[in-house]
Amino acid sequence: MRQSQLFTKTRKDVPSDETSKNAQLLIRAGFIHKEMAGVYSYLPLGLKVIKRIENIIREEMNAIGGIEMKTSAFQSREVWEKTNRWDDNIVDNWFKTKLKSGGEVGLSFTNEEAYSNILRQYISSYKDLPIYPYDFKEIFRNEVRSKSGIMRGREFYWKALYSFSRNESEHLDFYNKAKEAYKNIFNRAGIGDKTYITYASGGTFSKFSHEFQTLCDAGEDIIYISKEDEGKGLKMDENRVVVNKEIYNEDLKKDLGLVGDFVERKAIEVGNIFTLGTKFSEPFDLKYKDEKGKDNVVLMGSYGIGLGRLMGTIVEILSDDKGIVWPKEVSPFSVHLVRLGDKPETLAFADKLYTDLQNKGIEALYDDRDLRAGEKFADSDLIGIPVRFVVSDKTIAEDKVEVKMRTENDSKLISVGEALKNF
RNA sequence: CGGGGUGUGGUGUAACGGCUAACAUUCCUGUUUUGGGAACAGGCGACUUCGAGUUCGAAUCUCGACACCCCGACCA
Repeated sequence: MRQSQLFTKTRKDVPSDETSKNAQLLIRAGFIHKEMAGVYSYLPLGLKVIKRIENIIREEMNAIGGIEMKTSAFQSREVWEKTNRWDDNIVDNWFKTKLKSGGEVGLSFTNEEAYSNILRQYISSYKDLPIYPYDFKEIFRNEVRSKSGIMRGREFYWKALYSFSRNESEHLDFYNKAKEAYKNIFNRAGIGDKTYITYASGGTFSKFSHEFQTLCDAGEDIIYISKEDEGKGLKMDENRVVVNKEIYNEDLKKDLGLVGDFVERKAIEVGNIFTLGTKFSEPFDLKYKDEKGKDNVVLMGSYGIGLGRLMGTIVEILSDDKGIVWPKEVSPFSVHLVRLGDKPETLAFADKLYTDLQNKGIEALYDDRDLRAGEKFADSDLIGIPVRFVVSDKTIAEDKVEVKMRTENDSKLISVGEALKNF
């Protein structure tokens, strides 16, 4: 994309009503626009990032048998009454409205009921299972207090996958696969070394659920981690344990055989996987007949990731004093091509390089604006694309391009052919 | 929902109860510049969140509403 056509502009000043680092940087760099507290629009650059995160998740979900679908943003009263979750006394932060024809609808709040209700129509035999449908959708929560920029909003975009299994071992098998898939996702999103699989409360059907917690002071969660495991992230030995404060106590430590010093750390819950058991399949009468014709209740699991929160987390932990630093796989563009000077030869060289990149399928943001170098570099650093190519009168004199990584201070002058080997 | 704080051009700030609400930035025009947010000159842009009240006079004081931020509670 030519930057001259990108209508968003960067800002030097941080908006006075944002204190969180993620929102400040994302607004300054032109990725998001604040509509109201906890509600943000995604501008072209921001949408690019969301799409790339979405795609990583999609690939990893599909790799373990996930099937993508899309449930409606409207949720019906009847369906949620089956689990007694429609009642405002049970769930008090649901956006609901009346239909002209009478009756009520809710804006999508969560998806367990929707999936259970739909799948009831299609699950009847053991041959129909297991299945792993998922979707990406907007979720609306009437939070009393949203905060931390895009990390905890009234509207957020998430992925939810639900597993429908025949028995415990089948469920566990998938659960573990999902855990691995989640590791891949957070590694690819560039936050693997600060993310820990954390034991949290599990509900009725399982002692624990697993949360993916990323160490960050902007987080809302407190986790307990052994000193020797700090710094290991997702490479941590699976036999060792990190625990959410909500269940951490001496009895639990004894139960799990946790010894040594555990330290308290703030963290952001970037994902969770949860065994639901029959909590939803029972009220929805979600059963299948086994080989002997006997009815069995389906076992469910849920697997969620908030995409906006993940994006915010990446900004929180990877940015520096100059701006955002996107990991390769979630960056809005693969390369930031910056042209300096407007001599016809320079212009032609840069235009050609841009076309070459496009032809090779390398997504580039081409800064073709007639601005001074300092301003362009400042923008480039703020936007945070991992690789920067500079084409100027100087570089073309040697028939070369200057390449600099966002995370490094030094640049090198190399041939175009050499530069393209970065991809 | 409890507690605290803040609302002034697009953005960031200033202004004792008193003249045409100031400065910076953004934006527009022009000249000179051109490898780390350039310099100079000129210009556009705000009935100071909204509504009442006090006062000769309100951005400024009082009350209310709304919005936003922070702490806490809550968070499938």
